[in-house]
Amino acid sequence: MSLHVNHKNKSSRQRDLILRIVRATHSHPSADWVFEQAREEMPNISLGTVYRNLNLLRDEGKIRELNFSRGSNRYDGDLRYHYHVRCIECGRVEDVPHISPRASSDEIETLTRYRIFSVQLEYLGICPECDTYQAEIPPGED
Amino acid sequence: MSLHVNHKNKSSRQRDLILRIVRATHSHPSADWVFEQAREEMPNISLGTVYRNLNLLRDEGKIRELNFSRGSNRYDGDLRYHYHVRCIECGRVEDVPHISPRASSDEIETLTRYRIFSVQLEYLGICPECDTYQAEIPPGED
DNA sequence: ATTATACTAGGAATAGTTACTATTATTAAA
DNA sequence: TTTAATAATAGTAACTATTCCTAGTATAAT
Repeated sequence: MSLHVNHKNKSSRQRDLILRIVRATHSHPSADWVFEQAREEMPNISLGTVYRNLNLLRDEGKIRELNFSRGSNRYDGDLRYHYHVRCIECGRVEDVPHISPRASSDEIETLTRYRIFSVQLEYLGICPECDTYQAEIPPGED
Repeated sequence: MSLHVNHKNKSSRQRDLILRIVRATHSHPSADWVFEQAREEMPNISLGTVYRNLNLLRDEGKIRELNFSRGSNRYDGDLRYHYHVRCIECGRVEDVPHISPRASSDEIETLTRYRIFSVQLEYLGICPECDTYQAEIPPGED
């Protein structure tokens, strides 16, 4: 394999740190929180670097991005499929202890101690029009 | 009932128009799209008014706000509980035809014709700490 | 050391949304 | 139908989260 086939490095000091931070917490942190944590260990790290690497890690499937209304995106280092509760007042996000997919609102309220107002279920994918997937063309070796 | 008990009006020409627009489409529009539609009928309406009223209508429970990552919030005039698919390429949001809560990814892919990558399920509520609910104190009548 | 590439810090730019202010509309009662 | 109180508006400025840009730095293979 020649050198210029490598398009992405696997790691950098900054990226490793960021992944470590996201994995070490259960608080579903925002980019900004990760930034604050990171600069304690690496005072010169920049916010842009944090954003870029969070996106990278998300694209690599190493972390999960959670999207909510107000405020910022949140990140989750726990890749196992699970549900979240979000407080519409303070924005806190927590994991829902394991439940049946048909659990009632009452059950959720008991488990989480939140007063639940609504549920949102969303599938993420690529629509037929955007789906230009085709067998990958192997890089020319001529 | 005295005059100054009324804190909010039920309607305004602008608010009615905005609700009408959101209800009339299945495209899960953004605030900006609603704004463009609205100004065709009411050329002087301002973007701020659209945002304020969308928030109001959401608080009144007359429309539903959908929160996604990139780009803007979306609004849905269909209050019946249903799922959405979102294209991570173009941002399009569509309803998922009625499915069992335990439908497999394959079933979803067949139904929606999207290539599905992930699912997010989120409950919205108020956490114990923020929950200051108590029997409403009736306004003093002394 | 040389070269090629990826990555970085720092700051500027952008997009979506909210906040502010002076003005206008609406309401209920006089 | 004026008046007085309140609520809503247009227009714009401000704010926040995120991305983009650039010159410089680190890294890895030779």
